[in-house]
Amino acid sequence: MFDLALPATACSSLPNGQHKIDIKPVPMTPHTIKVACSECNLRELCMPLGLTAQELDRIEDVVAARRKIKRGEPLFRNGDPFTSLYAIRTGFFKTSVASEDGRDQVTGFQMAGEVIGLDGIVNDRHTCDAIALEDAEVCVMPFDRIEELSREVNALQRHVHKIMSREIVREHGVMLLLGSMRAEERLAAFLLNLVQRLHARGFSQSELVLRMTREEIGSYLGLKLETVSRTFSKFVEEGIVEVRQRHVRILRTDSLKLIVNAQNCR
Amino acid sequence: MFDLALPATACSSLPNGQHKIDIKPVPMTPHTIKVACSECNLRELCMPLGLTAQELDRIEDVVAARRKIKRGEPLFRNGDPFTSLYAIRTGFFKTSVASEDGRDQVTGFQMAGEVIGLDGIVNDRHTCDAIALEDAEVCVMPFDRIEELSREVNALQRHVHKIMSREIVREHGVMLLLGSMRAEERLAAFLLNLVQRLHARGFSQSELVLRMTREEIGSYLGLKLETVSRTFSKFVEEGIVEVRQRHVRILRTDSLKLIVNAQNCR
DNA sequence: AAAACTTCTTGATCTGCATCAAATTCAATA
DNA sequence: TATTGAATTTGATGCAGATCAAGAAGTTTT
Repeated sequence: MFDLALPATACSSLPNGQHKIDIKPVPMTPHTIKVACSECNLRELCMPLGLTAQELDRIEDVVAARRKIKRGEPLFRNGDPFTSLYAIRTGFFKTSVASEDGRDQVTGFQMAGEVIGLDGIVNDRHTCDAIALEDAEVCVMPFDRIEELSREVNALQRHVHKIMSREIVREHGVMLLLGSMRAEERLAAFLLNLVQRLHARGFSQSELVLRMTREEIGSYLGLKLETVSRTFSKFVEEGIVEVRQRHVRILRTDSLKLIVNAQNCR
Repeated sequence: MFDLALPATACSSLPNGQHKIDIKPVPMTPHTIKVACSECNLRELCMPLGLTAQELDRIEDVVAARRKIKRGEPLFRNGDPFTSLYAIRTGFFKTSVASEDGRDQVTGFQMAGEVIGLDGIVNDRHTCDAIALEDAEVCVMPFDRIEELSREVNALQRHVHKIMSREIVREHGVMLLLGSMRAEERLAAFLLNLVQRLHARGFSQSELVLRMTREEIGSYLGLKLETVSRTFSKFVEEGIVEVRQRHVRILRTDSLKLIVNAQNCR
């Protein structure tokens, strides 16, 4: 359902195991580097496939700069003027929206190869916060330039449309989760979705490190942090997963899938 | 939050009051009619503003045909091949997604001037059902043609991007609602959103006719139909609304707004 | 107009998750 | 390494909304 439809070969150069974080705070002057998407191992994730060499060459122009964001820092905030989309190179983000009365809701977790910032297009301002959950680096892609180029390179135009549509479909899935699933089902679906996406990036199918707190998971899943914790504990008791803090090892993927598709009550 | 940012003058030719339904089942051969967006009173809703006459002329080509859908019938279904986006001319739709185990979740209600079908772009298949809640008519806009034209008419390109981004932002709002609001807040937000959109189309600010059942409202809001009914009754007791079946008159808009922004507990 | 069906309302009861609270573990910083 | 604060776990209790049930009102069909 959340499928990225990514060839298994992509990013095979990434380590199969733990996330490797590039912590070096190398200062970097924007606009000085010439990026090379063609040499980026995330190419298959954030660029259209099947481009001619010259198309790829042109498309590299959409990346104006790279930017590093420290853990806890925002990539952008609600109200910020919208200028660019961002392709995540390394690191992990959460996005969240807030209501007038201070409540907030995590709307997603984004990882390498995913594009962030689409919310800003409608009103030329961002309507959510994007916060780095670990030190991160993004490719800054000014939207003007994306629009300009996608008028000329059909594959890019199509790609942009698909990315936006994919986000809409993803959110449909979240609505289904929030609207009709029980706590166990939500957490099971969450874990399955995370490992599936990590696996597509060359990581383990069964092991993962959560980059977010129980509270952030809870916000995303419409649950309180205590419920998230209790549900984890329950999965552990049942031998479905091993949990040591943020390290999770999935022992029985099939059980998780069963939990999601069981329509337990409701 | 759900603002359409629509000039109040739009659709001023529409009756200020009840929905008028065009029930005439006039059979119509696609491809034979030449549509005239320039004469459509929904133009400000589904077309970009500030076009030159010739641009408008070109853009009319995106509408290949019109299609009528009877109440209860699908415009498209999960799994259907994706070919087109649809601009609603008249009538009212719901969209819903289903999980493998038969649960389903209403993801939105769409009315005249809104565009439907964006979910299909990613996988060239629709991933949700769009069902007419009353007899309806849509403009069929083949997506190939949209892409082609939006390469040439910048305003159209921008418009398409905004429509998709708006849908993403709307869904963020629904996630906030589903993830963090209590039943009363959800229903209040729902009613406010509906009248606001209807008002933008020239209808009353305080009166509306619900085109969907309590069950459909409940599905959308993540509640059971009984809870929806009870919450309506509570609003009636408190003098906030009058309800006669599907006819709703809002007596105290401010109270509804207060309910939404009160962060009652949680 | 009656029959059959759908939708809606209301009551009684149950339960899953929230809330409140306290202890424990982990991570950051001095 | 010690200290401080944040994150997590676990227990006890309460409540919002689900579930079950039955009747009323509305709509469609015959």
